[in-house]
Amino acid sequence: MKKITLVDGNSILFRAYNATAYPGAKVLQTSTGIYTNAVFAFSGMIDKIIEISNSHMLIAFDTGEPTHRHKSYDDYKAGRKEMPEELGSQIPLIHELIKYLGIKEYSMAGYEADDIIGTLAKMAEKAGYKVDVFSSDYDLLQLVTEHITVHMLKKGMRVVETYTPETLKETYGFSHELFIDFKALVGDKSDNIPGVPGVGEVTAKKLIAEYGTLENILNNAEHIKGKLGENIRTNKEQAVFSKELSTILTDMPLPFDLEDTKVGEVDEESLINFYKRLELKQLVISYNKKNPEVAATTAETSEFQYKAIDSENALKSLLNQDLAIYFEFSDFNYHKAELWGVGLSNGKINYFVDSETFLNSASFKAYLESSKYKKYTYHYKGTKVFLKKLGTEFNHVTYDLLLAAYLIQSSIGKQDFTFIAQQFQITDIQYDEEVYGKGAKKALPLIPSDYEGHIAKKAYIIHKLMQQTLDVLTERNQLSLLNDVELPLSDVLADMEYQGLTVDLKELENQTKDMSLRIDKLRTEILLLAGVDFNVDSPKQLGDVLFDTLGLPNGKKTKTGYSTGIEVLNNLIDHHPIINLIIEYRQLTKLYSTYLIGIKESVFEDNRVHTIYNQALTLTGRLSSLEPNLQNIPIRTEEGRQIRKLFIPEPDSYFVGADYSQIELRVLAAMADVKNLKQAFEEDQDIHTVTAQKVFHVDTVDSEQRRRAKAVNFGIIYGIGPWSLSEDIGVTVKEAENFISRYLEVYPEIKDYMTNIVEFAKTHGYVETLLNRRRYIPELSSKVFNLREFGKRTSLNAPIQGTAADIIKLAMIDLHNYLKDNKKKSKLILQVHDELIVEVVKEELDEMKEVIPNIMEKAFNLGVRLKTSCDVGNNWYELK
DNA sequence: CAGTTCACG
DNA sequence: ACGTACGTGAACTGT
Repeated sequence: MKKITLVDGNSILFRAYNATAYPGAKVLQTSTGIYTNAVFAFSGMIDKIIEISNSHMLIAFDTGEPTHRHKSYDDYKAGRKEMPEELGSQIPLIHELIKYLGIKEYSMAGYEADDIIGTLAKMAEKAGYKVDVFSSDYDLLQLVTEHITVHMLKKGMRVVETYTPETLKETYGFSHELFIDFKALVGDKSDNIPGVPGVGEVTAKKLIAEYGTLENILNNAEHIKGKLGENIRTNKEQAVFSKELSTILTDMPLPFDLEDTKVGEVDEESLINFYKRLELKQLVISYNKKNPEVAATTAETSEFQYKAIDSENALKSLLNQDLAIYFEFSDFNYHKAELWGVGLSNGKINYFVDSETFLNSASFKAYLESSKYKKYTYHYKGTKVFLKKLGTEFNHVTYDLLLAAYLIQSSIGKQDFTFIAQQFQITDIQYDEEVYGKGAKKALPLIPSDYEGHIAKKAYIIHKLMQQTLDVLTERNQLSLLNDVELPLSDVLADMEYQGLTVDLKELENQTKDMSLRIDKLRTEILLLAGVDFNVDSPKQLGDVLFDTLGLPNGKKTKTGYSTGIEVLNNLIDHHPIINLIIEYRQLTKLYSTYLIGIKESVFEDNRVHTIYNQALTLTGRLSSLEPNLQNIPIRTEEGRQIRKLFIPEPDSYFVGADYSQIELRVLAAMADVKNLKQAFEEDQDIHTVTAQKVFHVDTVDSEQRRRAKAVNFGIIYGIGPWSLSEDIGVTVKEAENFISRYLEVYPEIKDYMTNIVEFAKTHGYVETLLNRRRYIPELSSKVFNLREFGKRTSLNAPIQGTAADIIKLAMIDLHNYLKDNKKKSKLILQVHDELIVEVVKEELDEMKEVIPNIMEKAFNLGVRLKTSCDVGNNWYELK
């Protein structure tokens, strides 16, 4: 028997959108801000429909033009909300997707998708087809017959209700022919179809059970008692009209016939490229998995050629040229990873070198260390650290794809190699996840040919993209950022990471024991006060205990329950003695698990932690630090600050720490050319006091005034609003508004700067630092208010935070060069955004106390004096 | 894997 | 009417 599948495109589209864009959900977007959640969900739903469907298929859409229903009823679908922009922007993409899938779609002005489906369904039924309809609009149930089955999508595709005449009768209690009469009685809120007032599903079922069709009900209206009968009698016309409106057309003119709905070929290449363009990685992977023969032709092996090198002689013979080199590691953390293979490419010929051949090759070692040939990499720093551990220096690297791509578009930071290649229109490469698997299952495939080409290809892509990316950087004046900042910084960071930071294991053990005892005691007290046993670490359980069991007045709620964050707890301190214990418990368990246990797990055999600085991640140009994160070691409370005692210098050495004072405000003063601010900095005054003097018109500033001025000084850098400032300094929103406007009168250039930078960002789509580092701000063109406001704040903040980041990077390079050129034993070991920590040997201490601040202050000619403060200590704790 | 909380500049 | 400051990483719970 012939079969046809008819899909209500609009209905499925809305379902796809709403299933993934409910309030509070993070709506799926590409890195540049294109919404893709509906495409993603629609694709998943259509895939499942295709799986269970037939040779013939059609997806019907509404056009948005008025239909015959609008013409006969002005209020048809009145009150329906406008389609959100986040969905509207995805509709062209949906049509594109359908085209690639080879499925026929149709829409016609003046008709709804329902009518198209109704007409085709009847046409097909007459021609002897079995028809499957997919929708989530119950209207379609009127089409159900012996040959027409309607599938209602409830949640995604996981819940589908299938309606045949039998199941319809079971659910509603009447025969399928009467469904339209049922609709006419009940009406439809979403379409603004009135029905009969006072008649809901239950009453309608009863009426139909007794009288059958609507006409029969109306004819017998006199026999129906009470308010119900009265309602029916007075709304006869409305009921008949509702039936007309609800009735799906089954005889609209269609300019094609059933044979035209035959499913065509999938345009596989376009489809995969479409998924890749929209960064829908999971769809690419699952498509390739389902169609391995497609993956083979569109990806990896088609035209790409490489030679596998497995002998020293073969290897040696090609190390007489400039090469792109790619090292594949088993783990993101290259401090503990093993090498899975090396790819090489000169742009014409590509090679794969297995790790054993590489590790035993003296000629490769010599090649990497020599400055005779240029090397091009992806992730230079990680590779350099790995080689350092093998005792091999990595010299004369003149280009790195990761860094170049990061400078071109900082939002690629969180992505992988394949994604970056795609950003530069290279789509014929597999995801690492496809080649190696992911999570616990990640492993080198048993068959070498399954990964050799992948690794060789990465080297090839480095080579291929080099000129293209350099051209972009040159054109944007960013070449120096690559050559004079990021690449040299990789050398500095590699040394810092390799050097590591010694952990005092004895101190760690003592603090751990101590903390563990205190936590146990606290937990016991908390459970005693609560009177019930529960997991204090669980915000959910804690919320239940505080607000239900103990009946405390509940403040904020989150999506999942009560909020138990520190702000909520602070408000409850006077209500119950348990609160203070919980606050202390939270603090101690944080210190215990993140800093004592967490750091212990990151200590290597050399008793040191070797953090990884992510050099290509943040949107602003800052570094980030992980495994362990050494940029968020506690300092704000004395209790937490004790953690810093864990970190100690080598014997006969000290820590020297120097941090920039107010660097972001100085950058703002310089970039916005703020006269009053600049003057205050030139005169080395306390900036918050000066601000308070000017804002409050006083000579003597009290501590509260200084605190408020400080809050505004900080807030202004983030694009503060009056509401959050009022929260922060504990005044009314009105007063906060007042502070801000007075602040901007004192520093009028800041106001201009704020206006201008947002204007610049709107015009150009990005903002930049003084060193031309860019951050693109796609949010500014969003139609969503909150996103646009966020865009304005980041436009303001990114140049400031980013310029400060650029400056300290320059200082690190200068300091590193000074230490190297003068053959000093002291070593730079830590960077914490505006602070550098150096491990200084005794005999260099006096010199370094001078040199380090000096280099930091001279690193960049800002036009506003850069000031540092400097400390010496026997451990990190002592650097105050 | 998402949500919540909390550590830092 | 909306939601309420920028940039990060890690631990834990619970689905």
